[in-house]
Amino acid sequence: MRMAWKFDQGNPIYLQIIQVLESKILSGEYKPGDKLESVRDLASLAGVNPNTMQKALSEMEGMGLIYTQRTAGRFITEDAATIKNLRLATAQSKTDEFVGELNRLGYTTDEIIRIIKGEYKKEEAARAVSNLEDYLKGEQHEQ
Amino acid sequence: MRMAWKFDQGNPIYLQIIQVLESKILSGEYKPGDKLESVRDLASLAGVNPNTMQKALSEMEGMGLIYTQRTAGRFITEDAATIKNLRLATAQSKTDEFVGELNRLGYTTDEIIRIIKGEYKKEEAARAVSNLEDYLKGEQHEQ
Amino acid sequence: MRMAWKFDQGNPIYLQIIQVLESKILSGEYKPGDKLESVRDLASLAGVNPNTMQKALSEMEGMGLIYTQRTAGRFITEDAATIKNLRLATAQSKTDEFVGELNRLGYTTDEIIRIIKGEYKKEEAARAVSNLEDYLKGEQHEQ
Amino acid sequence: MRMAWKFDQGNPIYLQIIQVLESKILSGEYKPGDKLESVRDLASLAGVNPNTMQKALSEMEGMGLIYTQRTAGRFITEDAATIKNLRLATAQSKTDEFVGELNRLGYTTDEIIRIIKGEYKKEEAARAVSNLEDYLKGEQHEQ
DNA sequence: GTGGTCTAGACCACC
DNA sequence: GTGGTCTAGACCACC
Repeated sequence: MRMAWKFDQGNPIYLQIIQVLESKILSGEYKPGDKLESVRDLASLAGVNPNTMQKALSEMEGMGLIYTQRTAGRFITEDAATIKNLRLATAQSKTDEFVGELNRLGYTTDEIIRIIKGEYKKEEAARAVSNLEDYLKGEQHEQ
Repeated sequence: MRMAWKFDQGNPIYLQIIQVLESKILSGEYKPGDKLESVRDLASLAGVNPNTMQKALSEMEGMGLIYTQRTAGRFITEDAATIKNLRLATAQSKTDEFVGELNRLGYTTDEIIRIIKGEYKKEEAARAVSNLEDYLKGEQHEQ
Repeated sequence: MRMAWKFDQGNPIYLQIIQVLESKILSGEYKPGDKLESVRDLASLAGVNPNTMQKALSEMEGMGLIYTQRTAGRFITEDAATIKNLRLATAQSKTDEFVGELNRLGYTTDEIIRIIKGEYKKEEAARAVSNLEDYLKGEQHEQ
Repeated sequence: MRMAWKFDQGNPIYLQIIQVLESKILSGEYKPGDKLESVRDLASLAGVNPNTMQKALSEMEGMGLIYTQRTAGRFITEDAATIKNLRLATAQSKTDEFVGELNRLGYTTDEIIRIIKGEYKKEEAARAVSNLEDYLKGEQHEQ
């Protein structure tokens, strides 16, 4: 028996399942036309109630990412364009949201890119210095 | 009578209120020590029940972003370091999450940056000017 | 139908609820991992509105004493160390406050101890036995 | 100008004022018959609104601890028995409450006395050891 | 006017 | 059935 998938508490599990499966489809880990494991098997792998897995798959079917064939089971859509378009649209909307949030915090686009590029290295150093300064100021205050 | 704030359905309103107010604090629109509007006024502005606003503000008090002075009202924390550190921590964790998600979709860091650049080129200039102005105002206040 | 819990007027009910439940956790009446009654059941037992009970439980969740499992209910934290440490910290801070107050009234430590001894002599034996039983039960659980 | 008295936020200020003045009377710092400073002076000393000081003094007058003489001002009661009795009653009720709370946490009277006597010295050592053990256990768990 | 508490009652997602 | 959110509306202490 494998480890169950990891879910954060706080968000609905079926949404987290969708995110996992959607990523596998959009990234190409699941190819168009691939057969999905059965609901039972997927539920067992994920360590969730079959009803929960069922709900996630139904939603994904509504999105056009998977389809059901009578008795044979569920398959990844064979429409590669749908997958490609959704991948791009997802990237765009996540980027919009992310950039919007950081703009609201007062970061410019240049600063955002710098954070992504530097993997925070430079920011970290500056922050350490700044924290030290704050700490020293605080000391004076408290004494 | 102004327009009520816009909330998307699906996320709890009090969480969306927190995001709005938190952004205003982290971005410097609210300065340390500023007095907040009263619960009733904020609730009226946002178009929500006073209890809902109360809940949002209580949570923010738990986060250390605001404090209450009995009968006088609520104020933005005067601890500028807390605000500064939270702004950086928020930017970093949002960036981590965003980059992680797009990586999972198969995008490289370079591709992510190209998406961000392409999307936001035009608005950049205007925002840079506006941020500079805010920054200069903030500096005068803090020194 | 049982008697509703007794609350003194003057202190908020939700704070008194927290004190009751906290005592049950710290004293070991509720063991780590135990399932709590549902919000509605607890509210009914205590004779308060479900929202009031909800508020008390949310605060206790913030303190790390209980946690919520979506749709399954609420449980006592399984982190026995947190409970143990809080029990000791609570005892110490209450003692500090108590001794400080009586010192301010002019009582020496010896006089304070004499008051405690004189007041509680008779009940001591019964409580010792009962505490011993609880302690033994708790030991078996924890090991 | 002296430092204003220190009040914790969270409890009504007038109640905290009563506690301060009451302690001074019960402990004998103020003697029976002593003249109190004027409301204005006391309010200024405490750094509070005169209305707040007025409310505190009115309540204490209701308790029989001070009395007002027409134009001369306020005085500490000359009834030494009242003071003595209240001092004892206060000590008793505070002790009852304190011992009750610690009993509810599972402490025996002997343990309570040991905590008061030892000023926690022995407890501290034991706790340090226990925390170390918990820490080591936690390490194993996390790896 | 300020924050804070409490109730009654409705409605929701999740499992 | 479980927790959680939200509203309407009343009431309170403090200043």
